[in-house]
Amino acid sequence: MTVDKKEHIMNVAIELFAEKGFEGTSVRDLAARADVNVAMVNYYFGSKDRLFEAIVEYKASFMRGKLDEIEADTKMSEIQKIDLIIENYVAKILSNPSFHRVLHQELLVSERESMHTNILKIFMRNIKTLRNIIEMGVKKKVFKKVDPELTMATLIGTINQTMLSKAMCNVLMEKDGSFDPYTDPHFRQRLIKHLKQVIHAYLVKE
Amino acid sequence: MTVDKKEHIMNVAIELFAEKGFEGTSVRDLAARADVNVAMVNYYFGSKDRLFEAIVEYKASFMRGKLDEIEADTKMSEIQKIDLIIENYVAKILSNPSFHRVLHQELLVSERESMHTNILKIFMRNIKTLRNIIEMGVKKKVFKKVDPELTMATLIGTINQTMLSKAMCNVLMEKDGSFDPYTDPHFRQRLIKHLKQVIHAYLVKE
Amino acid sequence: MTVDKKEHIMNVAIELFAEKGFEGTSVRDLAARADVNVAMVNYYFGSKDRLFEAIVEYKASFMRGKLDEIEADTKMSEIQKIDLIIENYVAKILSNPSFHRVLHQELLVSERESMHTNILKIFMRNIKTLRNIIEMGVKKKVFKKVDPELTMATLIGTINQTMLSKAMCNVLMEKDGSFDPYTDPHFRQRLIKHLKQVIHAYLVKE
Amino acid sequence: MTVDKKEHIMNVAIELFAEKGFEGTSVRDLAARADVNVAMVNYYFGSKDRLFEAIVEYKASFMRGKLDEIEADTKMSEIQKIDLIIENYVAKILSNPSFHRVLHQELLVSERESMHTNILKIFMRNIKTLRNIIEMGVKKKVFKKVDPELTMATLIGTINQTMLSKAMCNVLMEKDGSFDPYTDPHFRQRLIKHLKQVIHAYLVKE
DNA sequence: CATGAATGAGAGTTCATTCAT
DNA sequence: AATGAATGAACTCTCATTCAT
Repeated sequence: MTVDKKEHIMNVAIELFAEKGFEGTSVRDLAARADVNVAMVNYYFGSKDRLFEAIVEYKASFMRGKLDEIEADTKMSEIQKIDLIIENYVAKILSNPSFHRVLHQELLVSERESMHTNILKIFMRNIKTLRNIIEMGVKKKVFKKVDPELTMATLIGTINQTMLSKAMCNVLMEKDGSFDPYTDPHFRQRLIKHLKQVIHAYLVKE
Repeated sequence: MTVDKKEHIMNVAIELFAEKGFEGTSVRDLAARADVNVAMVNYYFGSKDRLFEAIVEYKASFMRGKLDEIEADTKMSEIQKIDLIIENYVAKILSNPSFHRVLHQELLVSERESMHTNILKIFMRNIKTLRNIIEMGVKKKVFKKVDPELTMATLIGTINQTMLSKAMCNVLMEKDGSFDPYTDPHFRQRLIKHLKQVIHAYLVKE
Repeated sequence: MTVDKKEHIMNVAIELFAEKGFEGTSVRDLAARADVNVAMVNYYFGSKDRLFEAIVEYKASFMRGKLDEIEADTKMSEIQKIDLIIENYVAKILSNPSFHRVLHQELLVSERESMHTNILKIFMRNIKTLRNIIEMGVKKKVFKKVDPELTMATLIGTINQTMLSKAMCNVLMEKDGSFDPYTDPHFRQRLIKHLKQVIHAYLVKE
Repeated sequence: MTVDKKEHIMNVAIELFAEKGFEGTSVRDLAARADVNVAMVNYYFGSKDRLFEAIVEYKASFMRGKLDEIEADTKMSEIQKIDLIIENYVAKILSNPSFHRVLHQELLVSERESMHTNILKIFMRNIKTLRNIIEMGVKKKVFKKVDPELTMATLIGTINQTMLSKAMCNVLMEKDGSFDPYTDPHFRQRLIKHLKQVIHAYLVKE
């Protein structure tokens, strides 16, 4: 019951932080929306700051397992791996855009160093894996001699650009406010297709 | 003198907002850092919110003029235009990454509708121009039949991904904290080169 | 204990508002005098404005019950009823002149519409009752054909004139500042006697 | 020109103080409404407080001359004098209800002692004259042995009660908000008639 | 284990006033 | 003589947090 309540608070917090930002969300708002007592946040997490850290750690597993699995797979070609990562990455982010937005929000703010560091650790791990695959492809001469770091920036950046603001996305897609790109399956397929085409064109020899 | 002071406050505000976020920055912090009286912010701008809007409008010209000029030029090919836009866009963002970060921060937060709307207007204008060029290239059959909106997402997203967090960028670049990517000319050239390659590979026929 | 604290704040507020006016009283003054935390006012009442409204409602019962009782009494003559109302009215106002002054202060200020309206409601109810009695007396031909509204203005106005300013009252009574008319029983009797005489002379036939 | 400007500011101040109270009126509001510079108030009057005092002194003459004249007149009977005072008093107050309300507002607030004192001086003078006439009438046995101070309270209080709040007056008169009692000649006649009847009934023998 | 009451700090904003010109 | 810019103090209100129960 207690664990459920903690999780419940964290999930509501993710929603609210994504909506209004960390600073813009008050503990009272959070307690009200989660239907718990105001004191519960400090009771469970010690402070609002540490609630945020708890959220980051709680979700830290992120793509960890899947990425390791893909990297280790010996039967797939490098380009197959990249494609699979694109699919998984898009799926993962679209499955919880709120959390993704919260993470990025924090990356934009240089204060709260400890959180910053924690979030970076997650990204570093993922980046390293992707980098390994690209370099392997380059070594095997199936990939062009590309800029591996900026290739990742392109991959992640493209997704982020569409994911970070629903409003921005709707402007891009020429849809009105009622369209929710995060749950629309056509949009998801379109995004995956575009990413594969871009990466293939840039990465694959001939 | 007066104009200078207003501008001074706006510049300090851009710095602080980029560092600590809009909500995270107090008017008192701002006044202290800008070395002006607390009341000056409200005296000049009416409110903290309207200070933000003033900043957005102050910087709104952004790439406006340049983009219009490029679009209207009849001597350049479409791919030359795209290349020029990449160069200008990278130069512009790198020249004031703080402001760029502030804009993105606000886009992540769905509250404060009026700001949101103002910021989106700026982006929409730029996006429209880029879209026109891509569609013209497709029509002339020098470009492949691509996804124009997501192409823009790739272009802008790649830059953002490197620009939004100095720390993140250093992780990508495998540099330590002392390296400032925003002022390093090699990094700039590298980013421009990468973007051109990606866009060319994806966009140009043959 | 909680109820006591709320009541305590309201009572201190009545004192201070009467002394310095609503606008002239700061929440900090109030908190200091009541020996509570500054935040308590907003915690209990939501805002300074709503504190005032709470006070008005808290005291709204005013003469409500008594007036209804007197009006409904079938054994008393109209003039007896008027006399009783005079006695009660004088007693009530003298028992809490501070509050009475606060109400009048707010009536003088046209801003803060909602308060205005709430206060007027209280007066209207009381006025209606008094009016009914006078009109009944006129109908029964024991009262002259008088101006019922202005009769009320005379009754209430006379009391107010003596009640609203201790200093003014002392000037009227040719007493020095140390004399407190509100607690002096002789003054009370004198006021009641005068009012009865005026009203009788004006109202009663023959 | 300067004197005009000072007077202009005072007149606008009277309006605003009457509308929103002394504390509720900001120097900026006042400057804006009077269409002068913010600094003018302090420039001309030294401070907001001293502006108030200047207003009181500026208007201090009040009924002075007329009252003295009436008192000194040897051809009129005491009751004729009283009637004339009623007429003049009602006329005077109705001619500038804003100022009258401002004075009363200040009497309700015990702070700002010096203003208090100044205002009281004005009233004292008027009260003294009225008192003399009543006592003369009592001495001549044309008046009953009344309570002279409270008689004045009745006279002034009745007028105040109708004058102080337009809203209250409308409730009394059963009119809606659009009715302005201060400029309606019928209301004025009605008030004078009522006051004479009350005072006659109470004061005059037989 | 959980809570409603209570708190001090700090938020944005407005104020009357002053000062350089 | 007159003003627009600028100020420091104080305003109401909200915040994350604590504490007695």
